[in-house]
Amino acid sequence: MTENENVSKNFIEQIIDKDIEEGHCKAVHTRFPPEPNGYLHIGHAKSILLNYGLAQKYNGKFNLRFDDTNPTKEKTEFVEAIKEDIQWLGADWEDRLFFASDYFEQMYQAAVVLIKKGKAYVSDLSADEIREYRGTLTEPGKEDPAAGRSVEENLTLFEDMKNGKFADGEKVLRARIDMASSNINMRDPVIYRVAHMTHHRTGDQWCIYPMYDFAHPLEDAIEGITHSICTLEFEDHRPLYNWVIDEVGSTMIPNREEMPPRQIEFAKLYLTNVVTGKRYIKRLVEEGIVDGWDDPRLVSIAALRRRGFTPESLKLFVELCGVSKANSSVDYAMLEYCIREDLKMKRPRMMAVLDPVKVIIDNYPEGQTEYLEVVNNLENEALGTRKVPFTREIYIDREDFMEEPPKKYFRMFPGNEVRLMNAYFVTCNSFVKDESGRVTEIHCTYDPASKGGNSPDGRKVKGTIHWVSAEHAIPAEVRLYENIVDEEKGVYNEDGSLNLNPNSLTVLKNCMLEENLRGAKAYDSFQFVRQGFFCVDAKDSTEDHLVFNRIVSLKSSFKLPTA
RNA sequence: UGGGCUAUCGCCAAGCGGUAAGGCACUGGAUUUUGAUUCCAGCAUUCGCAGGUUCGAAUCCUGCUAGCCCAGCCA
Repeated sequence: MTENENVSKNFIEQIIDKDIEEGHCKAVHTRFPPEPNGYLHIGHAKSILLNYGLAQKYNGKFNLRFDDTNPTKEKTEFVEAIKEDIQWLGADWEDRLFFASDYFEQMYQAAVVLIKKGKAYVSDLSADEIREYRGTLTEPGKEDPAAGRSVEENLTLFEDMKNGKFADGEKVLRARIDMASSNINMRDPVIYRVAHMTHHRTGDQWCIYPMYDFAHPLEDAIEGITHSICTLEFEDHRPLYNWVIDEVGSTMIPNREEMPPRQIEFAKLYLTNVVTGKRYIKRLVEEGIVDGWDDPRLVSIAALRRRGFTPESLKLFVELCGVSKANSSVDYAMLEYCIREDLKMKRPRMMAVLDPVKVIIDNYPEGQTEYLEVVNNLENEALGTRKVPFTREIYIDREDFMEEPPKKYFRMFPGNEVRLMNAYFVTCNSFVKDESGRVTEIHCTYDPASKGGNSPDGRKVKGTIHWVSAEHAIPAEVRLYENIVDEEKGVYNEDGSLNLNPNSLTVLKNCMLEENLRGAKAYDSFQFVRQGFFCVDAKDSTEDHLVFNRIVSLKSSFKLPTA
């Protein structure tokens, strides 16, 4: 805890410090409790890393617990996907993988205890009636006609519920708290409902299921969670959480030494220019606008992984964002910064031409190939060197040549000398255009004395451009991404649909890569010099047809005057 | 308009009565075989607003204002 003394603690850490100081808590124990009803996204990453990070910082424990109390929404498919994402993020639950459904019997017993204490009753009201009886934000609720049932009758009825004697919706178990509470959550909340539904883990063993508000505090109590961290919308549920803990939580673990779990709420992470709403994403998938929940333009954990983000970059991001109770939306540029920051020293810097135009070096011997020794990462020697073939015919990027350059353009143009990175100085002499005026061929001469990229006479050139040998280059597809929506232009149309950025995906099919990229495997990532960081697409790339995703471009202060 | 929460730079975010940390973004300028990186410099006389307490307030008090959440047998 001494490594980051200059970094101030967030409010949760301050609460934990206090709990420790005051002797309420000896060992920190956190958990991440997803419901397996969908895929995890970057917001979950914040929660996972927060909970796991806290456990690490305080030398405590971290549990993964699936909050699977509603079989109508949950699937095993999601529990597997979620586990994979959490593992990938590096949050280690060790041997503490739990399911709320493992505690159904204990929860049932807790409900029985509640009934015996006169703190719960079986209600005959329909869902609609319960809503009516609940009152409104400004008016108190009315007593449930069944609120006065005897303990014996409640016990029998609840058992009947459990034994399948009632249809869905026919009966519920309600906690008896206060129908006049200003907090609607305390107006005799439903804590058990009937659902004749096959649960993905317990099958048909149960036909009654506990509600979140009843189940969650019990789950935390059973597992010995000390700090139960959730998001802001649960603030109003905290009194109920504490009520459950007070009434029956201690019965879960009678000899428990730790303090009862404390619920702490923090603000969700929102990112600018991204789409996170399940409904919207579902539609994008259905309409084929994105190619699944892991489309690299999305921010599900799977999508970020496929795009080429690393766990380290997301961890950095979450740390930089901080934790507070203020609703906020973090600039996407911060995420971009984090992935560049993580990759810049770790990845080799390769040459790749995305929009090739041929350059012929007229005074270079035909048929000759020189293998030039190239440093993989000038800032990290540990990454070693590689050999890059140089030949008379090469490709450069189309935007690195201009027939009539504007001021301050110092790439290739007629009469200008530039450096081919790691190779030679070349001077452009002429070029060829087709009928449409498109440049098809550029002719240069090279200075043999400048091998390696420096001239012995000390001559300087302003421009350095990347290239690949035409003979040795390997073709590839490269996909460039932009944000799928633009907040400046408005995320939603008048009809409520998404105002999509038409340029969110650009597919480049004729890219030429240096041959050292051959054999790159799924998720391998590289810097393509002067362009950005790119990652082998795990879904579509094959040995014969390499497909790269641009993770993020390099920053650039160069802007071509708008034509 | 019942209850709960939040308001500090374009975006995050410290600050906890002693006179506004840091990061991202942005703007210079130096170095550079990536117009990248790195480096150096700049970037809130002011903390949602208005009063008050105090020698002293972003921090305490009062009153406003704005935003978010809550009336699932979802989590």
